[in-house]
Amino acid sequence: MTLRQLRYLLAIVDNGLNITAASEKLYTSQPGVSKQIRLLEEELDLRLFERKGRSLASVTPAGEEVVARARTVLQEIDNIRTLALNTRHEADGTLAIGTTHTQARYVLPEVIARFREHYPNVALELHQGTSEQLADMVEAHQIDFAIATGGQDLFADLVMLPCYRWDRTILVPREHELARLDGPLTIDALARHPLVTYVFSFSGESSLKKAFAAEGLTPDVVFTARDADVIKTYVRMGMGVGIVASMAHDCGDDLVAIDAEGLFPRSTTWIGFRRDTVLRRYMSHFMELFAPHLTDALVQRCLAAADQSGVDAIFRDVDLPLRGGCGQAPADAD
Amino acid sequence: MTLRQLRYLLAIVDNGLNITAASEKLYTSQPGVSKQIRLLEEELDLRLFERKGRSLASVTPAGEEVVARARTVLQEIDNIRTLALNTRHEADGTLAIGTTHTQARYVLPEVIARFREHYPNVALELHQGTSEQLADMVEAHQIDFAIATGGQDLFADLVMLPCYRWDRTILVPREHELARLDGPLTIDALARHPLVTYVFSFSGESSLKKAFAAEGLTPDVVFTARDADVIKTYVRMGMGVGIVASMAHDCGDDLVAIDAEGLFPRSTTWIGFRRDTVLRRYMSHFMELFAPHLTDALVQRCLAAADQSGVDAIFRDVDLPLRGGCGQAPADAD
DNA sequence: CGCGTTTACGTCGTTCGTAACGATA
DNA sequence: TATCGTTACGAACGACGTAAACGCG
Repeated sequence: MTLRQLRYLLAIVDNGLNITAASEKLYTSQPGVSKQIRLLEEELDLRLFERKGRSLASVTPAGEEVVARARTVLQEIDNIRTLALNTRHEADGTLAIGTTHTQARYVLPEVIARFREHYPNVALELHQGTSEQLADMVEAHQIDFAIATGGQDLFADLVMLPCYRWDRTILVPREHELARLDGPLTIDALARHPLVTYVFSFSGESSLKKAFAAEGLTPDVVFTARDADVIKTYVRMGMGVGIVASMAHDCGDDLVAIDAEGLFPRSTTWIGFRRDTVLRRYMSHFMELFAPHLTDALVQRCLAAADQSGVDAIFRDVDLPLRGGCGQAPADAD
Repeated sequence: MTLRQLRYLLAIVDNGLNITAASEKLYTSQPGVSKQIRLLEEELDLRLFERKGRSLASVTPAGEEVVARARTVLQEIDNIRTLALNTRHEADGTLAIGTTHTQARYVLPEVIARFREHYPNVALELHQGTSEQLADMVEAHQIDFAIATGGQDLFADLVMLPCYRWDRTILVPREHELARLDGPLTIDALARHPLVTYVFSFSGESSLKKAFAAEGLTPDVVFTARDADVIKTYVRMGMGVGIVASMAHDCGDDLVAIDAEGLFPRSTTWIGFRRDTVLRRYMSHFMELFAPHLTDALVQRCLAAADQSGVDAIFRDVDLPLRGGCGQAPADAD
């Protein structure tokens, strides 16, 4: 049994049981791949694939188990390589971050600018997607980090570290009646206007609806979008009152922002990564730049935890920063 | 990086950093081992060993991390091999059991006899030792199972499955005054006699002493041994009253047995094995022969648990059998 | 001078890529 | 006939073992 054989095995499985496609991804010849698989099957004396004629039809049940073990083997081999790079303080590589629009547009720019000062030779990839897509991307090793809000249940196999909390902000055009409001904004007042807000891909939306329902109200959501910039555009058009994450409020906006703190439950943004992965040094550092309380030592403690409940326990008495709009740096919540 | 390199690395570490010794264990030449290590260090661009002149002085901190990862890699490779053997229903191999004298002498013979009927081609190795020694032996892969009572804390990295519970039995010579006892035996009565019992290597002894202390008594232990047969010999000599595990009472004995149920806290015997190991089919079967409630499905559930607390939860509502003496099969506790 | 490691070198097995062949849709 | 996998074969590479040199106690 060789690492090469296991690598070939996974490549075949990950390329739809097509040996030719696998061999191309592996930058090697197709007969070589075939032969190594045959050798592996002979050594184990075990059929890994069901064959239909000459081509591979499916992975046998036993094969699935071998595949699973092979994945952890190759992951550990990768980890050894990463360990070596870390101790050498190697400062180049790639950082692939997957996140949502709000983070990418309003929160990350400043973090990434500081990151680049430290690591000019690390190539950055920014991927966007919904929580579900991010979960898949981490699983498929396409991204190193997922940064998202809510939907912790989607990321069952990841370490999820809370980064900061945030409230929602109400956006209205300057001439809107809510812009001239004297007292604090109430949820009843909001319910009397058409609303423009996010299509939440997870439990977020219902938490907003729940806040209305708790008062016996039904919000009049006339328009939803995934993207705060799109929402703002429609608010400017007078289509309704915008409800966006506070981070998405830019002081340069021509819209009037009304703090909605207290009206809706506070949200928490998480950063997540595969538990079984050794992080490159610059990855840990990125996390600390993004959320200063995530020191290297703390991250190590979280990785040592057996599962997410252990991680949650560590953060039980950590005060998370609260993040507002206008490019404001995180401030203390209390 | 090759599996061979990792295997050589571990062999060197496990042979006191002596490359020559390692190469002999590996049935290969010493220069070959040296070269592979050098290649590994070059590929990772990382010093794995501190050198003192030509020979290896110690493992570098980074090297320790690599060693740890390499161990899990080779463990998984082994697991793949085991998986293959299991699906082929291969019925030969080795079963190495580590246990204490009482199990080996009074409980296991019958289990092993039945096991041999099923698996005549599995070589059996029976190792004996204290709980501490057994823990080390499992860790060093010298035994597959440890069967022991108490001392769960010693086996931190193992899956520990409870097998049965047992009480203690009091043994006295036929002519002893306690042999003519009418009513139930009390702890006061015991305290009035010199006692002969086990040297418990773990918390067991104190639990016995505690039972006396709870009544404000101090037991007069005149002789201790690790071995029920030795204890019986000294009881026959009239040296004192014997307190042994119920399993150790043989109906053929010329001693009178008095049930001590209720006098002392009940003990539980466990079977433990490394969590990260795939069990050969005959190993699971052995467990079921030893403790019939440990079905394959249950063992699988326990392996899926993240840690021992998860395993304990599974057994919270499992009724363990109670085991008495005279080669008696386990009977229900209630 | 013995012990253990490294260097040097010839042999052998393995992997690789190319090319030809076979089966399937 | 196009696609995909297997078989065949020569070239290159890499691991192994032996032998000899080197350092250290």
